[in-house]
Amino acid sequence: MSNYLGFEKELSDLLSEIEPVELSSDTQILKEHSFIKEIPIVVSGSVKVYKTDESGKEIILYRILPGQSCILSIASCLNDKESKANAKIDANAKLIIVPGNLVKEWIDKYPSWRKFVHNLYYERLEEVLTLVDNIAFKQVDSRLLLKLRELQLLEGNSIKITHQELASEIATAREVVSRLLKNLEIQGKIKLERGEIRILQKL
Amino acid sequence: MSNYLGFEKELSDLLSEIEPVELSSDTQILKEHSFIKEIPIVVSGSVKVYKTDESGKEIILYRILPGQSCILSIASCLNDKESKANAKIDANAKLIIVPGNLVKEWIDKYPSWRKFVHNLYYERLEEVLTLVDNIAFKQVDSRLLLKLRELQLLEGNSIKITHQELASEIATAREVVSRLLKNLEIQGKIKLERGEIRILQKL
DNA sequence: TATACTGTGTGACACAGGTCACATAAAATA
DNA sequence: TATTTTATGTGACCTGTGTCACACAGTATA
Repeated sequence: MSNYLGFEKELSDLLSEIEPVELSSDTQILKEHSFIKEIPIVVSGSVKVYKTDESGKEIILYRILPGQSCILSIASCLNDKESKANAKIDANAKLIIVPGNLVKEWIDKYPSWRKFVHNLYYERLEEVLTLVDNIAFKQVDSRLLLKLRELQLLEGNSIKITHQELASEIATAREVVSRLLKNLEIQGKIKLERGEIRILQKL
Repeated sequence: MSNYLGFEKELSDLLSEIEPVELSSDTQILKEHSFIKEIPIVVSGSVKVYKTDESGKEIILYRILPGQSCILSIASCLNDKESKANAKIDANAKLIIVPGNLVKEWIDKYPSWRKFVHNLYYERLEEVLTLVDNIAFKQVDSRLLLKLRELQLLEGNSIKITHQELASEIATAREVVSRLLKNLEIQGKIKLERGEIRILQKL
C-alpha cells in the first residue's frame, strides 16, 4: 500500500502503519444520530450507507468502495455533528480506522487529503442528487432498470442480490420487485435464480 | 462588509472589493450540464437550486441564503465537472461573483475559506439527505406539512407562495397541493389567499 | 373597460404500486 | 432426515395521487 491513493509519502506512511480490521457482512459501523470519533477507510469489500424510516424500510444512499471513505463520518467529525445516516458492511470488508482528530488535522496539513475529502464530498453529493432525481421523477420500473444496470457494471452479468435487497435500494416493496423482475424474465432479458439475477440481454 | 463571514482580513478585503450584481427573480444563474467558471456568493435575497425532468417538472433541492454560496458551482469548479443541477434567483438577490480559479486557490491559501466550503458541503449534503428521506418515505401530505413548517420558520405565519411553487418543492402536482391545502383550511389550520397562505394554528 | 393571464377550486377517473395472504421451494440448521 | 428459515411467485384488493377538464376569480395589460 505504498503511496496509497496518491497521498503524500508522509501521509501514506501513516496510513499504511494502521492495521486494517476485517468485518463481516451486515456489521453496522455507523448509526444515525450517533457521534463519530473514528473514520473508516475501505481497503476491500464495500460499505453501504442507508437511511431507515420508523417502519424499518430502508433506502440505500450509496456504497463506499475500496479506496474511499465515509464522507458522512468525516463531515460529522469536522463539524462536530451527529451522523445523518446508517452504514453497514455490504460485502465482507477490510477497513482502516483513523481517529477523527487526525482527520481534522490532515485537512490543514496535507493538500492531497483535502483533495481526497473534496472528491468524496463531490461524488457523494452527486450520487445523492441522482438518487433524488430517480425517486422524485422516475417510476419504480425505471428505477429498477437503472439499478440493475448499475449492479451490472459492478458485478457483471451475474448479480448476487435478493429481491428484498433490491427493493430497499430503490425504495419499494419486495413484491413489486418480484413482479417486475418476473416480467423481465418473461421478456427473456434476465434469468432469475435464488439470490441471483443473470442478465441475458441488454437492459 | 468588513471581516465578512469570519474570513481572514485579507480574503475579506478581497471579497469586499467586488461589486455585487443585482438580479431579479427567476433569473437562471446555473444550468444543469453546463461548466462553471464563476462562483456566486449570495449577499441578499435567495437562490433556489433545483432539478428538472424531461416534462419540465421540477423539484427544489435547497435554497442558498445570504452569506452562503453555491456548493455545486464550487464542486464543479474544483473538480472540473459539469453542473448537476439548475439554480435561479428566488427572491430578488444581490450576488458577489468570484472567478472560479480564485476559489480554487483560496482552498489552499485560506483555512477560513476551507471551513466555509466544508460547511457548505456539509449543510447541503444534509439537506439533500433530508429531502431523500422525505420523498422516499413520506406521503405527499406529510411532505406538505414539513414544507409549510419550514417556510413558516423562514417567513413567519404569512407565507407568500403559489400552489404551483409548493407543488414543485415537494415534487407533486398543483391540484394535489390545492386539495390538501383546502383540507387544512377547512380544519381551520390555515387561511388561503391568492399567492399567500396564512397559518392560524400550529401545523 | 375589455382582454388576457395567472392562480385556485373541484369533480371524475385511471392506475401504479403498496399491502395482504398464501403457496412453494430452496437452504440452512437441528 | 426432519424442521426451520429464507427467498420467491402470484392473485386479489385497496388507495394515494397524478391527470384531465373545466369553472371562476383576481391581476395585470392593452
